[in-house]
Amino acid sequence: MVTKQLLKGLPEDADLRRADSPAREIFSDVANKWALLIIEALGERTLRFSELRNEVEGVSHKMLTQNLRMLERNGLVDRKVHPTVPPRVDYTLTEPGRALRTAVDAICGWTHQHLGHIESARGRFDA
Amino acid sequence: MVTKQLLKGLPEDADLRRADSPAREIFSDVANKWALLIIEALGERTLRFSELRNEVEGVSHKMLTQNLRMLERNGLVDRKVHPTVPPRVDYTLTEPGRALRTAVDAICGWTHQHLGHIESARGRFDA
DNA sequence: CGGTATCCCTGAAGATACTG
DNA sequence: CAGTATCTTCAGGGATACCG
Repeated sequence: MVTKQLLKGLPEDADLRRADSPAREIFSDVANKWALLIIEALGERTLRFSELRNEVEGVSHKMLTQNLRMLERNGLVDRKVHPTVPPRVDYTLTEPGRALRTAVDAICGWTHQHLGHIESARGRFDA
Repeated sequence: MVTKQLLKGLPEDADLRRADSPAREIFSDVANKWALLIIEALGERTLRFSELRNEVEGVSHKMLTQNLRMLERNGLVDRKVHPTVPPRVDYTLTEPGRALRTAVDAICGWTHQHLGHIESARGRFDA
């Protein structure tokens, strides 16, 4: 019954512009600094909470848990609790998560490629 | 002199994890909801301020100007002021802006492809 | 019409402390 | 170690008004 969406992928992003659409809601969740950095940091690896904390420099304990919960809720990361003591919790990207990661990779690559250009643009603008 | 980066693209995103790196600074600018929605809305077109306001539903006057300034400063959008009355201002993606847009497109496409999966994941999580 | 400035307030986000 | 809860702060962001 959702076969309508299987036709093609270009014009349907129109509803991303609708403030109340489900797509916009998901986009708003995902399109934020910490979420994207976490996804990028995870990559193909499985990392513990404390490892993620080190990988994503600057993220607070609170922001990390908060974003991990959100990503888990949306099915982008898998959360595996080991009933050991002390506790150990492993995070891994799910299939949708890895799919999104390729897009995040593109943004990261873009950032590095245009670093010089952007910094000089800033210099010009600030003058 | 920057040929080092031409080798391969994977390990260099390491400095995105450094909180004070230039790459992280750019990423923090760009990786936010409104900036990405504006870039996506512009696409290949040239739009006026008021048109953008309509395209990106839910964006306030303030957020729109604020993000457009930021994008202009980073050299991602070109701002063309027509000295008419009433004034008219056109916004267009620059080459770096269009390059980033392809990555944003990927995220938008991903959002739609995984919409169903995500919503059911949420249902499960919230239970 | 587009931009800036001001006011104001909600909520994002840090710090801290406690539990399993 | 990982997570939750509480408190507090400060700035993100809305609403409004005014300028060019």
